[in-house]
Amino acid sequence: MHELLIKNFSRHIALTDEEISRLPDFFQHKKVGKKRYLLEEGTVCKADYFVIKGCLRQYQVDNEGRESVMQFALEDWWIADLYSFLTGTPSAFNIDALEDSEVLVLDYDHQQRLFNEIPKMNIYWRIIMQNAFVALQRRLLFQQRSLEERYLEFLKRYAYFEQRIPQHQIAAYLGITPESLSRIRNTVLKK
Amino acid sequence: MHELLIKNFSRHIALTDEEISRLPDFFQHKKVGKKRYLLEEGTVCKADYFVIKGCLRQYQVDNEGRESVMQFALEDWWIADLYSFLTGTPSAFNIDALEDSEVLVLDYDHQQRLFNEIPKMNIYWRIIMQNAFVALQRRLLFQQRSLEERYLEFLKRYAYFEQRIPQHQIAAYLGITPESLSRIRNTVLKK
DNA sequence: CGTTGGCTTGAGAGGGCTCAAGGCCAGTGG
DNA sequence: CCACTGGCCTTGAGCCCTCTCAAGCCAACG
Repeated sequence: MHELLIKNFSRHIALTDEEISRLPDFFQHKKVGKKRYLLEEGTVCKADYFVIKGCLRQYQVDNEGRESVMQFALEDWWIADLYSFLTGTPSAFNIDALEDSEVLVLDYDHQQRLFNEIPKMNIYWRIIMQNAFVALQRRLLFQQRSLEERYLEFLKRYAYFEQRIPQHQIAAYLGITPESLSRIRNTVLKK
Repeated sequence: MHELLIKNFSRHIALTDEEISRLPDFFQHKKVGKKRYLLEEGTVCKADYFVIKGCLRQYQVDNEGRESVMQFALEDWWIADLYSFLTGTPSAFNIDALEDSEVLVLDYDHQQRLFNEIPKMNIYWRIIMQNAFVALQRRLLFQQRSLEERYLEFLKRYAYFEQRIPQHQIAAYLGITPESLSRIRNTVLKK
C-alpha cells in the first residue's frame, strides 16, 4: 500500500501490521492525465479519492458559466463530491486534474467493507470529517471579509502550493474575479 | 433519556435497549435563559450541546464589532464550537440563547467514554459530521450568489423556523446588513 | 512566427454598504 | 391607563468596492 496513505491513517488511528497488509484489498490505483476528469457533472460520484501525486480540483459551473472551486487536492488529500457519494445522486460538481496525477480509489462498497472489517476506520473518518468541517467554517467566515484579507488568509494557509495553481483558479476558489485578484496581488506586493 | 436524542441517534445507528439505558450516564441537563451564554469568546468550549427546547446561536464578533452568525440551533440540533472543543484552545465564538432553552450537555471526557463504551457512536458522529460538512459546502457556494438568491435559499431550507429568528440575526447569518435584508424582503414580497 | 491562454491594466457601471432619520411596537414605570 | 423608552425594522441618499467589458502584453507551443 502507498506509504502516504498509511502515514495519513496513522496520524489518527493505530493500525496493526495485519490491518495494513489488508489495505490493498480495498483500494485501486488510478492515473489521471492533466485536464482529465475523475468526476463529471451529472454523473454519480462513486468513490472517494486519495491523491498520491499531482493536483486536482473540485468545482461547479453556474448558469452564467462561472466556475467556483470548492476544493484543491494535492498529495496526501482526499477529494470527492461527498454529497453525491453518500446519497448516490448525480453530482453538481466536476473533479479534474490540474497536473498529471495519481490517486487511490476507494469506492462506496469498499469503504463500507472497510468500516465493517476495520471498525476503527470509523474513528479515522470521523476525525478527518471533523477537521474538514472546522476548516470549512473558517473559510466561510473569511468569505465575508475584504478581498485582500481573503487572499492573505489563503496565502497563509496554502503558501506551500500557491505556485502550483494558476491564478484564475485561485480566484475561482476565493470567489472573486481574476482581474480583482490581479489587482489585489499588486497592492499586496507594494506593501 | 430525552426522546428527541434517542430518535436522533436512531436515525443513523441501531441502539439496543441496554445501550439506551446507559445514555443518561453521559449527559447532563441544563437550562439556558434567553440572552444567557453557553460559551463565551476566549473560553474553551468544553462540551457538545444537544438542544431539546428553544433556540441558540453560535456567532463571532469581528474587530469592527460586526456579528457573523455561524449557526442557529433549534430542537434536535447539536451546537458547539467544534474547533475549540476538539483542540482545547480558547474559542473565537459565542453561543447564546435567543429563547429560553434547554440542552443536553456532553462534555469532552464523556464523549470519549461514549466512543469507547458504545463504539457505534463513532459511526453516528461520522455520519452527522459528513452531513454537516455537505450542508456547509452548499452554504459556502451560495455565499457567492446575489443577496436575493441567498435569502431565497435560506427561506427554502429554513422556512420552518424563519419566524422564530429576528431579521437582523438572519442578516448576520447570511453575511449581509439588516438594511439590505429589509430591502430584499420588500422586492421578494412584490413578486 | 502566428496562435492561444493567462495575466495585467483601464474605464465605467452597479450592487450592496454606510450613515442617518423615522416609524412601530412591547415592555416598563409612573 | 398612558407616556416613555429602547429595540427592531424600514426607507432614503450617497459612496465605494468589486465586477464587467475591453484591450494589450507576454510566454508557451505548434
